[in-house]
Amino acid sequence: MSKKMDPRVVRTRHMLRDALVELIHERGYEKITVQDITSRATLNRATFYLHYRDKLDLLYQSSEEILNDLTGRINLSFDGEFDFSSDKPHGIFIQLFEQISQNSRLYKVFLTEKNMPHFTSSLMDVIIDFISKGMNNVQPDDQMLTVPREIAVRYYAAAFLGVIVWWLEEDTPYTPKYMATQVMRLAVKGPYINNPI
Amino acid sequence: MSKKMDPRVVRTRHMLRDALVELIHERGYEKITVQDITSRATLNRATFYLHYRDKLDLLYQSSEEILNDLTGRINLSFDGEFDFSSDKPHGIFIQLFEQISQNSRLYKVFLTEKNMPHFTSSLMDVIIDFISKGMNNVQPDDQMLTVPREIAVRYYAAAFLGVIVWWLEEDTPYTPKYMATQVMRLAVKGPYINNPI
DNA sequence: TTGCTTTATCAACATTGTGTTGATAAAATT
DNA sequence: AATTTTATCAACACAATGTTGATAAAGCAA
Repeated sequence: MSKKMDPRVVRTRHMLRDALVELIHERGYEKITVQDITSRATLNRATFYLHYRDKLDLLYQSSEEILNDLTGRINLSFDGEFDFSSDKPHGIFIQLFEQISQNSRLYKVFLTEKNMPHFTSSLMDVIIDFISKGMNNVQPDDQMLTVPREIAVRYYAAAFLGVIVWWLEEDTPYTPKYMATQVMRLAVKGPYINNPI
Repeated sequence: MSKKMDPRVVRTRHMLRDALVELIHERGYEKITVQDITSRATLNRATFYLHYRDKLDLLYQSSEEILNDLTGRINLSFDGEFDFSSDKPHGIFIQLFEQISQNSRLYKVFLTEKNMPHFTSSLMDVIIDFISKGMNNVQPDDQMLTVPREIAVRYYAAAFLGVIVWWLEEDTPYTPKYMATQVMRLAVKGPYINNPI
């Protein structure tokens, strides 16, 4: 897919994406113009319009690329098994934190800068998807759930995403494996030792 | 505070805020201009600049007003007690869903429309605050937590917010009290009946 | 009510950014 | 080496911005 692309196109889009990320970090998405992006990328403004309709289009396409990459890698490390009985986090959880860690600059900007909502909800969709698969795997019977399935899925997906955002805001102070273990523990055991449930 | 305001000012700001909410719903925040907002509000464009610096300023001030209102009401219904041993949701949880339900149009637009990130993170701060207080109340000893406190706080705050967003996206299919019960149950008991923890 | 103050309206203006075009140069592909 | 594709550049009409000064209308205080 990306192999049959003209190298100039690849280069140009990379430069535009990088410029976008930098500028959002510096000024916030609202305060950036197409002019700013192209001059930061040392490209002509007309070149921008050869690739993207407008600023929002660049943002969306960049989000899509990075998230397609993530889902691809998550699916690779999903062996169809979910084991929630131990403290050991599932490979998917580790993979999730691992991938984000490796692109932390982009993820941090897209997830934590003010007025960057689209990316957050797209990543949420990715997480909802694998949480949903995981729950179906562990307990396919709706009768055995304490709350409606869709609410539980949202609950855990949002919890995970929230921890990811915190982790990025703090500039990834813990390893991906450690983080995966923490969210696993909260989901399985809750926050308190000797939980009186 | 709002009592000593000129009624024309109150009226104008209300109209601008309402127009903003409507237009975001129709076209998305990105696609709106100050022109659009004032003509929808049947006001002169110059009047807009009498009150707000730009589109973003209107958004931020509107967010702040609605969230100040929310925190005020939450604090009123906080009696200093937290009881997580039963299924009965705490008054704060109910109050949270109740308030959002009563302003569901604005909350839905501000929380679920693409590219509306600021409001989401502000509401997150509100929720983080009371979750944090609640956890300190139940278990002030860090040694008795399964994970670092700040991670747990983020985890539960994000989980709650995620459920709220889902609930708004689905046009509030359940009552506030029902919703408060569900998130309470997930936090305390987890998703599965006969949880083998 | 009257007089004073504040707010909203309106038209006009310079400025900035947008999105497009047609011609030219440079790079990649075959 | 010939052909196709991409990037550059200058120029364009258009739309939106943010500000101004004058006028009218609404609110307030006595």
